[in-house]
Parts: sequence; C-alpha cells; structure tokens
Amino acid sequence: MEMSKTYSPQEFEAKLYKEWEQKGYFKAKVDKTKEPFTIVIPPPNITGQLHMGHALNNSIQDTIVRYKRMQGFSTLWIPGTDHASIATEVKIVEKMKSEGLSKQDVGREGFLERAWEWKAQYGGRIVEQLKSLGSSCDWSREAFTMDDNLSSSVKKVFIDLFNKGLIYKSDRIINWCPSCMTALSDAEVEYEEKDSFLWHVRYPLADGSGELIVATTRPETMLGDTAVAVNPTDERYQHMIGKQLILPLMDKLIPIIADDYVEKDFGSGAVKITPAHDPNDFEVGVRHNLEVIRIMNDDGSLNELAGAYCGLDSLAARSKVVDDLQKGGYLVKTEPYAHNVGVCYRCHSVVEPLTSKQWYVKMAPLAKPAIKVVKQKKVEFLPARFSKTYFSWMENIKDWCISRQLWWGHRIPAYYCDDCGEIMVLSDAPSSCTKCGSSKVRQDEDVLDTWFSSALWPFSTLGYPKENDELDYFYPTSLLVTAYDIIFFWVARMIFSGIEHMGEIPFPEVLIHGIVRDSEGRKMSKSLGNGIDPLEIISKYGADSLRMSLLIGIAPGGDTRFIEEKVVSCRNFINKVWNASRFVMMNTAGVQLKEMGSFRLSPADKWILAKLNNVIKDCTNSLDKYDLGQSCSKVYDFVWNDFCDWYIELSKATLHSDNASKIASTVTVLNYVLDKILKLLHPYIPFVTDEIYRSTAGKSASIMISEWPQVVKKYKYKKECEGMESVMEVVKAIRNLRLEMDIKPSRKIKLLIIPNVDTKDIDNVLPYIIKMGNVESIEYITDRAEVTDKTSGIISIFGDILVPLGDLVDTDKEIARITKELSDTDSEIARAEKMLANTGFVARAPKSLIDKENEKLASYKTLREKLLVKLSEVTNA
RNA sequence: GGGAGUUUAGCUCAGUUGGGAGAGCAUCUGCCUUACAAGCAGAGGGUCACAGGUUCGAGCCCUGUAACUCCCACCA
Repeated sequence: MEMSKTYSPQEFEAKLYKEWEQKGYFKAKVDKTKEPFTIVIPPPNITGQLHMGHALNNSIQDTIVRYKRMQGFSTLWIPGTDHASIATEVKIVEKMKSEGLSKQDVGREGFLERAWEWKAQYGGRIVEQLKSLGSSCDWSREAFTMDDNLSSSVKKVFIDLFNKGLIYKSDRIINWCPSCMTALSDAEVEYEEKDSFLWHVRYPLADGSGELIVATTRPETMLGDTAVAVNPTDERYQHMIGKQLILPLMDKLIPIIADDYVEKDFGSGAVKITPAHDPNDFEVGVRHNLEVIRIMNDDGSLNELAGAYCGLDSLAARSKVVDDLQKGGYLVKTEPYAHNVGVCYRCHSVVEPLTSKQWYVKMAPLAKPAIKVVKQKKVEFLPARFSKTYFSWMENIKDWCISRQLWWGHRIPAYYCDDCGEIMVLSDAPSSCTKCGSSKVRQDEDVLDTWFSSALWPFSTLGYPKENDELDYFYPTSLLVTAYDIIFFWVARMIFSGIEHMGEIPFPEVLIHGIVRDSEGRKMSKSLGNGIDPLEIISKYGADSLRMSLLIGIAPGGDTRFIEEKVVSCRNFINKVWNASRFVMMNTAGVQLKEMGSFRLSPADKWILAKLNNVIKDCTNSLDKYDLGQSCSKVYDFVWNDFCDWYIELSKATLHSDNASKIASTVTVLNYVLDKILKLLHPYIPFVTDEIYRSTAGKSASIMISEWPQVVKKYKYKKECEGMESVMEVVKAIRNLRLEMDIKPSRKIKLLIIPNVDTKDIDNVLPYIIKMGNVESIEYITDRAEVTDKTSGIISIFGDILVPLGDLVDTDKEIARITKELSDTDSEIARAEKMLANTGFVARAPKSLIDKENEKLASYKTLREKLLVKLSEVTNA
C-alpha cells in the first residue's frame, strides 16, 4: 500500500476502530488455558463529557490492556457508565426548570420517565467519546449502574447488610444540601474558605448576676440554642455551671453546662449549643440530654420554631438576627473572620448540618478487614504512598449515610407498615404487612447514595449475585486504575464491599495517577473556563498523539500539565515513525526477504539487534511495573535516536550499493526491527501502529492480536557494538570538524588513516564512515611525513585520521581546537587520578568500577600524548 | 492542627538499587543530504531550593530550614 508523505491520523483512526470492534478483538472469553487479566473502567457519569482526566485515565488503562492482550492474557476491560444520582438529577431538574416545570409538577413516575429519556439521549455520548480515544473495552459487556442485573446486586447487598445488622436507620445530625434537598455523606461535603464574621453575643444570666459572652459564625442558629457550654475546669465560669441564661430574641431559659469539648482559650471560652444544627453540638446534646430544636426546613428556610424569623432563608435570618441583637444591646462586637464552610460537592451550595432520619451503613466491622488487606499487601497501592491516604480515612471512618432524598437512583428496598410501624426490608414489595397483615404498606421514598452501587462495580458487572463462570474466572480483577481524588469515594468502598460480599478482595493492585492541569498548573474547571477538550485535540492531532503526550515521561501518581506543544512533539514523533516505515517499505519493494538467521549480519545489523534487545527488556520491565512514562520514553529514544538517526542512515551504505544479496539482508533486518518497534509502540499509539503494520510486508492481520516482542538471547554482540560506537564517534568528529572548518556538508572529503589496529577491522566499517561522513576516498598511510598537504585531524581508536584540506585549514583554529581537546582531556585525567588516589575509594569501591577508572585513565593518557604530538606538528607546520 | 507531595537547563518535566547530570520545547550555527523541514547535523545553557549529616563517593539516604501545591480534620 502506498503511504502518503506525512502522517494524517484523520484518514484511518475511525476506520480502524470500527474494524477492531467488528472483528471482536475487544471481546474476552473465559479460557481456562489462559490467565485472565481484568480491569473494570471507572464508570464515567452519564452526565459527563470526555475531559482530560478521562483521557489520561483511559489512555493508561488501554495501554496496559493492549500490552496484556499481546502477551496472551485473556484480557477483559469492562466498560460502563454510572447513573450519578445527584449530578443527573440536578441536570434534569434544570432542564425541566427551563420548561417551567418542577419535580412536583411531573411526579415521581413522570420524573423517572424523563430521566431515562435523558439517559437514552446523553448517556451514550461519553461512550462514543471513549471510543475515539481508542479504548479497547469489551463493549458487549457495557454496564450501567441501573441495569436490571446491577440493580439486583444493589438490592441483594442492601438486604444482606440489613440482615447482618450492618445497615440501620437513625435520627441524627447529617449534612443537608438545601439546594439539592437531600442528605449527603461526609465524603460529599467539600470545604471552602470564606470571609465572614465572628459575632460576639451577650447572654444574660437569668438571676441578673451577670452574663456570658459567646462567639458564633452562624448567629441565626441561636434561635435553636438549648444550652451554653463551658469547660469544666475553667475557673472563670465554674460558679455559673448549672445556672440559667436568657436566650436573647427568643426569651427563653437555657442552662449553662460543662463539657470537655469547649476550648478554654478560644474566644470567650463559652460556646452556644445548637444540637439540631451543628455536629459537635449534637454530640454535646446527646451527652447532656438536651432538647433538639430544629429551626430549619428542608429548603433552608426557617420554620415556625424560629419564631419571628419563620419563613426567612438562612442568610436573611442571619442579618435580621444580627440587627435585632444590635438593637437589643446584645451584640458585643463583630470581627472579620475567615473560616471553612462546607459546601455540596455537586452544586456548591452551603451545606446545612441538621437532624434528620436517614439510613446508615455501620462502618467499623467493614473497615477492619479492609484495613487489614492493605496492611498485608493483599491490595497494594501504586505508588505505595497512597495507602497512607487510604489508612487515614479508613481508620477514622464514621458510619456512612446512604439515603438520599432524590428520585433518580436505586430506591431503598424498605417497606413501612402504616398501621403497626413494622419496617420490612425485602427484594419485592409485600402486598401486606408481614407482621400485622395490614395492607397499608408503602416503600421508602428515598434512593441510595450513587456510590453505594459504584462500590459493587467489580462484581456487579460480572453478574453477581448469580454464580457464573465469568465471575468465577474474571474476579478478582487484576488492576484498578484511577485518579487519587476518588480513593475515598470509590476505591475504599470497593475494597470493603468485595471482601464483605465476595469474600475476596476486588483487585490486588490499585494504580493511582494524578490529575491533568492546565499549562499554568491550575485544575481544569468549568468555572475557570480553562478546560481543554480532548476531542478537539484528537481532531487536530489524532488520538495517538494525545494519548502519547499524556503518557510519555509522566511519573507514577504525579499530576501533569497539559501543554499543546507536547502533543505536537508526539505528533512529530509519530510522523517520524510513519516516514521511517515508508523508507523501509520503499526499500522492501521488489526485494525477496530472507529468513532471519539465514545470512551473515553486518556490524550495523548486530548493533541494532543488540540495542533492540535492550529496549524490549527495559520496556517490558517498566510496563510490568505499570510505569508507562518510563517505558514509553525508552521506546521513543530507541526509535528516533538509534533506529532512525543511525541504523537507517547506516543501512543506506548497503542499500545504495549493487550487492543484491546484502541489500536483501539489510532490508530483512529493517523489516524485522520495524516490526518489533510497531509492536512495542502499539499499546501507546494503537491506531498508527496498526495502520502501518498492515502495510508492511506479509502482514494482513491486526497488530492488536500479534505477539509482544521478546528478547532474543543470541543478539548480544558486545564487541560489534563497541566497534559501532567507535564508528559513531569518528563520524561525529568528522561532522564537528566540518562545521568548525567551514566545510560545506555537500563537499566530499578525503581521509588519510595512520592505522592503529589491523586494517581488516577498519575495512569492515569503512563504508559506514564513508557514507555518514560524506567521504570521497580513504587511504592508509604509515607516516604523517608522507602528507605534504595541510591537514586537520582526528584521533580515534582506529588510528590517526587526517583530513587534507590545503588552504582551507586555518592553523589558528586548528591549534585552538586541539588545545581545547587537550584541556578537556587533562581535566578528565585529573578527575580519574584524583579518584584513584583516594585510598578509601580503592579500598571500598567495587572492583569493576576501579578497573573501569583505570582503563579510562590509561586511554586518556594515550590520547593526551597523541594530542601533544599533533599540536607540535600543527604549530611547526 | 495532622498528613502527603513538589523544588533539577529559559519553559514543561524524567532521573529505577547511591558510582562521571538527561529529554522535549525554546535559543544559536550550518544544511531543501532521493523516509521525514512535523526534518538533518552541530552548539550553548544546571551551586540538582538552602544548611548540616552518613559515605571512599549524594540529585538520590538521614536531620533541619524555606517556598509552593494538595488531601484530611473543622476552635464555636
């Protein structure tokens, strides 16, 4: 097939993906003769659009999956999406709002209908976008967290946990988002520092004997105060403990209590206690059996218990309260104060702590074994430091609030009898109360936290709770790849869920990567408007360039900045591969390829094959450690520096000759090495490597299903490699000399060599020097005196190489050149001598290192002598 | 308050177990050399944040300091 001169990914990426999918290359089968390799995708939200974070996450997964597939594992990458309860519901509510409708208008059924419609319309969008990246997921198993079978996993798990006493219902303080109108778990609250005030308020003692000053950041909550607390050891207030205070504005009496929770040194040392609206106060309230007065409605407005403030939202109530305190002479002072405010992780509204009856998962019994498996390294985080993050969360975990006052999600399988109050947790709705037989039975209105179903993902996607071959074969999965920001939300919960419900960890390794930032290091976000759309990058440069730019040179677990120039440089690399392939194919045309091993390899052949072995080894080792940044860089270097810049150029010495047999041998090696290169690169840049692969000689099947390259033991050739390295040094010296002496690259030069070694050894590599140095002719001479022309010279291990240049030789320049080399050599000698004179070094360093230094010292000394001779020749000429 | 990370060339970043500081981009010089100007050949550029320590030897290990970043906790 004819290849165009430049690489243009737009011409083949979509076509190839379709073909891969059609031919079923992504599909995994239960095959007991093979080892399974399984990854579950972190399911993107159906509300999501592909962003750079997805691009990175999926590039990593796809690279690993393709590598494992080529290595012969029965490789399964399960894709799917998450219903994203809150996020989706917020979007649908917004959309309805634009139509002038509310949730109440359409009702639960109507709302869910709309939600499913929405899912049908937008849920597939991100899936298509993942495909454009090249993700080789088994789409025949695409899962959705609200599919029937996944929903039955959720139900089963809920019921099991309930029956084990690990799920319970309780009335206590929770995080409430007044905008989403639902409870949130602790993990779903983010904290933002906001500038506000600290108001100091005077609470008079009921007996008129004095007052207490309390400080608060939320004065409106005082309407629900049921005590003021002081530290029991605080001498200032000890005599007041037990007395009554008058709660300003509300005109009621509240007690002064003593509790250790109060810090003596902060503020006045007295704290107003509002059990219904502060988590710490709630605890105090429990300890002291205080009344809990909830003054807020679900929408954030104050209720009738707030007296005159009823109906106001919390901010309006705050300013009126402050106003009234001021008027009543209760406000002592107002000072500016910056403090952290909890906000909803979805809508960023200020979260109101309030008391409410919710469902919880009891965490202590689940956390214990989950901590143990990581401690025992049955589950390992890569890099290991992320296990600390995990431990600190797991070890301080509180019970998990799992009920949400939403409609989009898994409805809680709990049923209540309105007559006897019985709570029934069942997989199917009972027609009557199981206890009293009443027909007044209704289902709990709430749905489950969206992360409750995500936690089951590694086994719910494989058919749990039904026992089946697939679950048996592919579970536990092999690896989880995710960013560090969802270790709590997701990773931790999958670990304890796997242990609890499957009796087995969900995966032995968790590869954590960083997040993609913008070019200035800021987090990409909608509000900043600094996000870069991966799809635009793909359409401009191709998916391969994007993938490679995200992977090359990254350190495990580290954040990375997205810089378009990096994509360009990867695109340029791919173009290089493209053109190197074109070169190989052009030269292959009409040539009968030989069998490797059936002909004598040239020194250059041996050198590149030995180098290839190294890169196969390094790249495989790094990939086995999932260090994609390292392995990708290794191949990049090999391809560009060794293969393109040297081997291809060296091969031209043969290809331009008229020795048909040698040409065929060289072309064979070129094809052989290219084949391995394409395979080594395929996991990173799947499209272009397959496109080229199909064009190369004798390859019709996809590279996707080819075998990963292996080291070939016999390709060692240490001696030949050293020889080639020397050739390269000579060539570099000639190139340098040309520039320094102002010799046009197009002008051919003559070389005179006073050999240092057997001329047969030089003859072997002469064609390379001639080709690479643009040399016209070479002549062996025995003595410098034979040359009458003015020369410039190079000292090499082959011998002195003289370049007769006549008047082109600038004696001053030549002297300067030699003098510089001499001084470089002197400093090398000094360095080596100093090292070897160090008795500690000689006594303790490994012998091989000492030998190496001795060798270097000797060769530098020889070089120095030769340079001195040369210098005197030039000076005297 | 607790924890983690970062600090290496002008910029963005690699640097595997301690053994002569690397890449890409940018800059400068010279090249349209029949695979590639998305290229080729060269060059310049670094007190590896700072201060100590361990070691024959430290970018790498230990201690401390500084700056920046992130996570957790949430003293009202």
